[in-house]
Amino acid sequence: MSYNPQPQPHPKHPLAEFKVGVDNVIFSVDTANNRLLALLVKRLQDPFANSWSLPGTLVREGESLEDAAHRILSEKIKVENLYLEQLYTFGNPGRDPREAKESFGDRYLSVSYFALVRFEEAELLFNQGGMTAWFMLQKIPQLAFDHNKILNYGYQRLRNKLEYSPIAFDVLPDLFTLNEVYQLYCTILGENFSDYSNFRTRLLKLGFLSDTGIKVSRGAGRPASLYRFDAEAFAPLKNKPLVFI
Amino acid sequence: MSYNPQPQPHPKHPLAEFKVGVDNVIFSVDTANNRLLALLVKRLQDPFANSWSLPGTLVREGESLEDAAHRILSEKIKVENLYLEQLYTFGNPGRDPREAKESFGDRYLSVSYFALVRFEEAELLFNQGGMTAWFMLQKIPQLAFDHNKILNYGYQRLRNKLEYSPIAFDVLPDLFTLNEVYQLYCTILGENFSDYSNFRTRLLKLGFLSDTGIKVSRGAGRPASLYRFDAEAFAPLKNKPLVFI
DNA sequence: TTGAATTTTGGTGAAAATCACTATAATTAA
DNA sequence: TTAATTATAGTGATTTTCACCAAAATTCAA
Repeated sequence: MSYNPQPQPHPKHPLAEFKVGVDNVIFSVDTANNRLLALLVKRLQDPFANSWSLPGTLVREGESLEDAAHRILSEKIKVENLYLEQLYTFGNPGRDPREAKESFGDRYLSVSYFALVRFEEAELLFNQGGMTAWFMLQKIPQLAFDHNKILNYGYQRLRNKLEYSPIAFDVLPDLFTLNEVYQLYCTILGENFSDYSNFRTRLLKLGFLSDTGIKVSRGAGRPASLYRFDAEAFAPLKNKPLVFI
Repeated sequence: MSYNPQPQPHPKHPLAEFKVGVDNVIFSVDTANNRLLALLVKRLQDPFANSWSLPGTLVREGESLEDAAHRILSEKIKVENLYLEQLYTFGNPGRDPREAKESFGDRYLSVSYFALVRFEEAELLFNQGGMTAWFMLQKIPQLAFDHNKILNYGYQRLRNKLEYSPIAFDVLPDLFTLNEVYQLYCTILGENFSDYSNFRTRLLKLGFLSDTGIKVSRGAGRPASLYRFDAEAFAPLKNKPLVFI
């Protein structure tokens, strides 16, 4: 046990003042076309006017970070089913050109959130000014600020989460076929990540998908069973290490 | 593609102003006594004067978040070998009582970092005022702010990291016996997490530990081989999913 | 209408991994 | 010199993984 100074302002080292923004990395899977998409907005104002960027907002008085993340999401798209979690905080000095320009010299901090939304219901909202669009992950342009870095970080998180947690079932419909789950995994993780037959058996052995017995025909071939995610059966597995693929 | 508003101040919803702090969850393993420890400091000033808390600091002008984390670490202890990564950002309104008291109404945001340091070399530094001490994880007192929550979050991350990444070798000496690795894992993950013999074979099969051939006697019993972590052999495995236990 | 194509479902079996347990070697302790 | 201790190297039953196969139930197309 030793005596230490309490953190406090040092005359030679003034504290930084911050504006805090929330930037969302919003993913969605267009299952019809097997495309993994990210939502981007076109900036109207400087800095980086006319550049595409992650949808973001500055945090308001009395607003929690997660509320701000939800707000920016609901301003851009209409969604009911989604997964959202905090991603990472980027706060290096100089990451926002406004820091140099503005007289008061505030730093701009970005707390990023990562979201996965159900594509079929994610209707892009029309608003005054600015554009919102889905971009294929292979065709992301140069983005404003350090947003390419943030997006890549989010993509990594997406793949990890998909392999170790049941986020897929947050954006699948209530009733789904096993092939729909498989297509979702393929689209996000890349084509040849696993054999379909083995994927099925591994997934079913986890024990939280229940067969409704209802059969549906999706085009040609034998009709598939509709399954549902059984939250009760999953609950006891929540804190155990699970591999979903 | 639709038209959306750019994020900007709304007259009815003024932006929050922030002070940004960095709080460190610093773990260490006292291998001699098989104890998992967390570093805490005693606060001198309000709020929460005389409460124990995570070592933290407010971010200075021109200082990156990670630099601030390193600074607070090096003010409390003298370490050369450590693992450090960002943990989570806590920014709910009302998490710091100063928000209510101070006239300018700044929010207090905490970007937390998680560190694991080598216990043998982690000398507690003596400074003017304030106390620094290692606490066993089972004996953490009520902490200032939301620091108990942050610490628990850090403990979870510690166990996950230990199982999926080689952070153990960041805090082990350059040369170590397999038993020393095993004791480290036992202390952090709990006694009966695995059989020693099977732990050895699994760990060696990963292929990044090289036997130096040097034998050492640690008390009674047959002398053990000293191993070293082979960074080159590990490099190609860096981005692959690995299980270390 | 009828066979081909397609898709689901439920396998099989070889290879690999897991895991409780055993045996032997090399040292210290007494 | 013997016992205790620890490191190391297995062994073998069980489970998991994984490439592959086959039947069932449908659509598609001639």
